[in-house]
Amino acid sequence: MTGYEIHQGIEASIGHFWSESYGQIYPVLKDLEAAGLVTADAAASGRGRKFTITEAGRVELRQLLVGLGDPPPPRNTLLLQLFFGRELGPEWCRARIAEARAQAEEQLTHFDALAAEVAAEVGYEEQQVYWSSTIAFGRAMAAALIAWADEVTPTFGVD
Amino acid sequence: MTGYEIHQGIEASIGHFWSESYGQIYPVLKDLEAAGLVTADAAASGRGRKFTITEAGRVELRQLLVGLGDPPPPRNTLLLQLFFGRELGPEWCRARIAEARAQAEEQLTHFDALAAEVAAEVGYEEQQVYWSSTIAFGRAMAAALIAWADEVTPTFGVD
DNA sequence: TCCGTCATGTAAATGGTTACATGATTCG
DNA sequence: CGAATCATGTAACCATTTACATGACGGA
Repeated sequence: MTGYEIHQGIEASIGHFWSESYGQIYPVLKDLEAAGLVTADAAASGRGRKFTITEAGRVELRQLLVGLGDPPPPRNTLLLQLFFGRELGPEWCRARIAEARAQAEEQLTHFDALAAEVAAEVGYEEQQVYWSSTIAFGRAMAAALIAWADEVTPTFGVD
Repeated sequence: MTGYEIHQGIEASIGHFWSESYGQIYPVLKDLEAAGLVTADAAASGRGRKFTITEAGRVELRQLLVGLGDPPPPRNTLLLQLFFGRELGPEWCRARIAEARAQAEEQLTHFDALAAEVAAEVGYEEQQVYWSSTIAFGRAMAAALIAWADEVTPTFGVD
């Protein structure tokens, strides 16, 4: 894939759980090439350079994945707002929760569409279990948010 | 509160959804004081400086909370590992999911304890709705993760 | 021809953590 | 007395985003 395609690919697949910017992708691609972890060929279509992971790269990838440390410290803006909800009032909080709920609803349909796509794909049978469970995770979290919203919304009295 | 107490307080309350390091807290406390958004008094107990938010600070806080933009791009290590699960094998993935599940189980009991604490607290009735729903969110997410883990674990065949 | 997409990159700023240094106080 | 905790701060480092600059190619 080209650097561009990598970016597009991330957005389209695990975009909900991970992200990388071009400012990140291109420099590391250069480093990876220098380290022999990927090789680059001029794309058949002429423009761009297609990168392919090498065996050494695959080994490195495995190590990297296994050794992945703790995720970065949490930064949940919705929860921070809710925690200081008294400053903002119940009305505002209810609206904010409704907004988050609507977003989760959208995600839910998006994940369902993704799941159908993955299930229909041929030639990637070995991957399906992994991708499906990734998508199922997103689905589960979105559904849980919706349920939570419905549960707590009534507890906010009127102003 | 002193800077130290602020840090401890964050850890103990919304620690699961937000975090700040000392390297962040002390410098901004200084800036806030200079801007008149907090005032500082020598603590009664002698050591440390207790900070109190001013009215101007409260106004600023409200604006800040309302204007909070999108959360930082996602970085879910578990999901990244799962996405590349084929590289790591079903055995490894199942173990990783079990680990996450166990952690969620711990969180669940932790949140329950927190909820009981909050409910028992007197003098903060106005806050309870907000804190309770914050805790309920954590509970809901942890529970959803457990349910998800139980759902997907059997789909991973043996090596 | 011109617009949108494909494609590559860089520079600066940012936001934040980590590690370290320092010392007072309390409690066993 | 010594250890743990309370308490404050700084410097270095870091990963990352943002904004920008550039240009080729395909199709309307």
